[in-house]
Amino acid sequence: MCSKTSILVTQSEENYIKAIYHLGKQGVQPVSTNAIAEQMETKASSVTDMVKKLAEKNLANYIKYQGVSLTEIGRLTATSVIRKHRLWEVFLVDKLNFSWDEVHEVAEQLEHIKSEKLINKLDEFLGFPKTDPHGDPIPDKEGNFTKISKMLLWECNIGDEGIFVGVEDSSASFLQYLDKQHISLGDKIKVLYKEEFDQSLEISRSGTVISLSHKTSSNIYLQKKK
Amino acid sequence: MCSKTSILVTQSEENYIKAIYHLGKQGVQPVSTNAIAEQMETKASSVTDMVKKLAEKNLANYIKYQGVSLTEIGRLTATSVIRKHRLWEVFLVDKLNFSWDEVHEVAEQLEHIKSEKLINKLDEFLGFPKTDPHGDPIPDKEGNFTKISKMLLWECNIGDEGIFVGVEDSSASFLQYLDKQHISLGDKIKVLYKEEFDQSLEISRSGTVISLSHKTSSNIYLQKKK
DNA sequence: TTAAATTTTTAGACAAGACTAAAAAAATAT
DNA sequence: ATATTTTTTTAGTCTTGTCTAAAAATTTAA
Repeated sequence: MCSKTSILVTQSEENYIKAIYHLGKQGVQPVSTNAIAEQMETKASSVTDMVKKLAEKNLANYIKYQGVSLTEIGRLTATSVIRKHRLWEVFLVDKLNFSWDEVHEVAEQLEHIKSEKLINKLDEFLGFPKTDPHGDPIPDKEGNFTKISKMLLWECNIGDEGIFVGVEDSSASFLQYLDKQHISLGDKIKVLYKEEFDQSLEISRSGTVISLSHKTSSNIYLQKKK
Repeated sequence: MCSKTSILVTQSEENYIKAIYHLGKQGVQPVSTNAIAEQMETKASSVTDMVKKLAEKNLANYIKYQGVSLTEIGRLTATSVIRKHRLWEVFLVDKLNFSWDEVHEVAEQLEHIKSEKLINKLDEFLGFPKTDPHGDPIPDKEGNFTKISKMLLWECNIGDEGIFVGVEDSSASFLQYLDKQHISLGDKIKVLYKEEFDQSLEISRSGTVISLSHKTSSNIYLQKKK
């Protein structure tokens, strides 16, 4: 049970909390100052400063020289921001016809808008989506994700069939490459052949057969048919 | 003709620019430091500081002791923020079913989101609305308003008929009062009688006759039928 | 198990934006 | 025309979030 009086968390604090969350397995594992600095493209000394403030505010656990993890409140803050980010992404793609490679930047701004009511009404307006446009799960108000079982296309066996449900790398360039190859979320994909030489993968996707590099196939998630 | 390379304008700067715009007839008339301070609930010294920065960035004209007005770029910045604010308000009311008295706060945050594409797509998604939920006009990308001819209900003559198209005071309490009286934007209103004693107004609205105080009738805009 | 390299923290500085208190300018009143 | 009041600006301080450079702690290597 946690107090409903949510503390004022600044945008900058939210961004640090997000980084800690993503780097340390939902913020449970302690992460290093340097790792955060790299991820956020800032200096280690800035991280130390901020991390102290987060600890002061009871959002993070911090022991000098031993890294940072999130408290329960910190974790809830993180999932709340992630929830907002992903719901806005759905809005941008589904309602405003953005393409999936151009939503991230805008969602980075929208995720900091403070209004419980807004995000819950948005959720409803979007039909309570379970995943964002890249297949990443959207947590509910309590921070719970509905975990779907997916596996990397690269790790599937020959003959395996499944639905393309997510990407590991959601950089604009990779997403644009997938667009160019006419590979979209929801496509049915079958693994035909693994080339030992260069670890490329031959797959079929809606009838046509194409070859994917190792790099590509290890950035695509499939939900295997059972 | 103005350069397309929009300078980085901070949220705080945008808020000052908005205030100057609203206080000084579209920012053309110079406004005093104190007026801005009062409107923004801040101190005059803070205003002086900021106003210097705006002048430095070519967003405002500022002469010591003589007030501030906006430059062409400043005015365009203002209308851009107003455009965003009002479009987001339409979104909140039309799409997310917010009521018209609870959108302002959230729109105050959303108006600072930086993305030309976002706001133009939102405009399209909303069907290019011409007014916000309070009847205030939404400027186009170039900062042009389509002016509608409206007049205060209080200033109408007995027998006049018109459509309720806007409010002067858009405080939550006034809007909630209108809701309670079942007076909504778009209603057809007819002036029946002006009480000299207390300057109250008797009107008919969709058949029923009600009495409005002077304060109320001087906060309601009508578009008269011709 | 010391020495070297790396990581992390501290100390001090800076910019943005706000504040208080005091000085300067302008407006108002006698 | 001068005194008083009001407005505006300046000067100095504070907080947030960042940085650089140096010190301290930890890890890695010899």
